Amino acid sequence: MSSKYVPMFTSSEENYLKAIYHLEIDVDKGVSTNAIAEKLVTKASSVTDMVKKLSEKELIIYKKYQGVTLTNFGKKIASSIVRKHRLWEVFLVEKLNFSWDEVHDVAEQLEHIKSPKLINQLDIFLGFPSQDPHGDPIPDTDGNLKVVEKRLLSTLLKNESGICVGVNDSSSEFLQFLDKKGITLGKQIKVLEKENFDGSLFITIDQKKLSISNKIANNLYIQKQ
Amino acid sequence: MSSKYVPMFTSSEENYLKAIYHLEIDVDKGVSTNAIAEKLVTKASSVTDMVKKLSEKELIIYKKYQGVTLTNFGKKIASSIVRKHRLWEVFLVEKLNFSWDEVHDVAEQLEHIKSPKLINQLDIFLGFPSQDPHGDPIPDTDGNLKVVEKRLLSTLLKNESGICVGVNDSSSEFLQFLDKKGITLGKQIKVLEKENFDGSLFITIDQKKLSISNKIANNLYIQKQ
DNA sequence: ACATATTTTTAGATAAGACTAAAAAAAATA
DNA sequence: TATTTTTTTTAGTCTTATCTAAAAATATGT
Repeated sequence: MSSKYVPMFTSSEENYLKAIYHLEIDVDKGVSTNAIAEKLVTKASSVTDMVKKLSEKELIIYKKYQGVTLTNFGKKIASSIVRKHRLWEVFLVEKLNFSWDEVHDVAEQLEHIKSPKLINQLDIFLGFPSQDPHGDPIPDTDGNLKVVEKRLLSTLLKNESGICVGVNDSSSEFLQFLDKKGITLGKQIKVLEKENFDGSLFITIDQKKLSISNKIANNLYIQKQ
Repeated sequence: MSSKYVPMFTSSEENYLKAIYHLEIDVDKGVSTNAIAEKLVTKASSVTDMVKKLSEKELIIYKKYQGVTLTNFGKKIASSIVRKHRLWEVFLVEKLNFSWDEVHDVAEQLEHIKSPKLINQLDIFLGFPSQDPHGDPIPDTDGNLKVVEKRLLSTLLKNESGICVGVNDSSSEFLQFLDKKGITLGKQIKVLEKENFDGSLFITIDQKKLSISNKIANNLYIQKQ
């Protein structure tokens, strides 16, 4: 029986790593203290404290006033949290009949459960899904993402069409709005008209015609055909 | 939409309540500080601190030097934790292929996830089980247990027989020992001989004859036929 | 009943993670 | 470049849940 050393982190540390992981995608420079504070709804001073701790554990690179970046080690831990979060979301929707706007808070708790076997078996049980209910990619055990060719609905031109494959905003308000309009992942969407004035669209979905504001179009991902 | 106030407790508070819940079954008097400390592998002084806190929240009755008892409110919270623990154990065994000796530590974490919908849906998904993988009863939403007529194997007399329905000791050592001997829940056991000297038994299980020490017989529950 | 042993509580300390207020550094602007 | 604004860090405080060591209460044994 091989007993291998697995470093353990607190839920708080894991939440910081995850926040930095998500913020790093957008910026090429270091992630700022304020950005982390905003994402985690906490104070900048708290972030400075934690960031020192994570730096000592070699999870991030931190230099005063310079922001932070994840080390490879930090990336590994962060992506494993994201992996767990998204696998649990799939479980909640596919097996426990949650709707896609209800899963986030519960997954936020479940992602911190420590058990490698649990997450492996869950992955098997769910049939190795590659995307969560919002169309976001599920990192594999090495932290790699299966990149899907997708673009915002707002970038489509008149008469172009594609399949709805993801959302940019996962708030329950937005998701419930989409439900109300009958917009779900996998549906075909065609742009009939594009209004230059306000960026609003006139689209077809399920043989129905629908008017869509620019804000909505900026938060829906489409796979072009 | 009805928004009802649900009191929230820390994992630590929940663990204390659960420990007291389990200890109360054995004794009719108040549960002692030391007993709680031993169960939770902590110090008596820590228990005194927490016990004061739980008492202020009206989860337990506590008088200095007198031990504690759960209030109805405390019982409700404690049994809901036990319910969650045991439902998760069923999930792990039935759906994720865990063996009965692997589930405890993971369920110990999962029991603290806060989401009424989660546990309701899990219950439905599992088909409303009434027992966990060790034969322990799963409290219903009101905290009631389905009492099963059962007795220790050690209380059976020569030539009596019954079905194995539970274990008194859920340690992985004991459970693995049972696996090795082919003793699992649902199996029929007949006492062929009973040794007065050391309380050991000679039994039949699966048409095989087996010698069983008193310690084992004291930790196996049988439903008499 | 009294001395001893055990249990329980108190008092004070520590660590994690958060906060506020103020100081210091960096960035933006005139 | 000098000044102002913004961001970040520091210093000190708070809460929760632990701990150790010592004091107090209860239980036990002769």
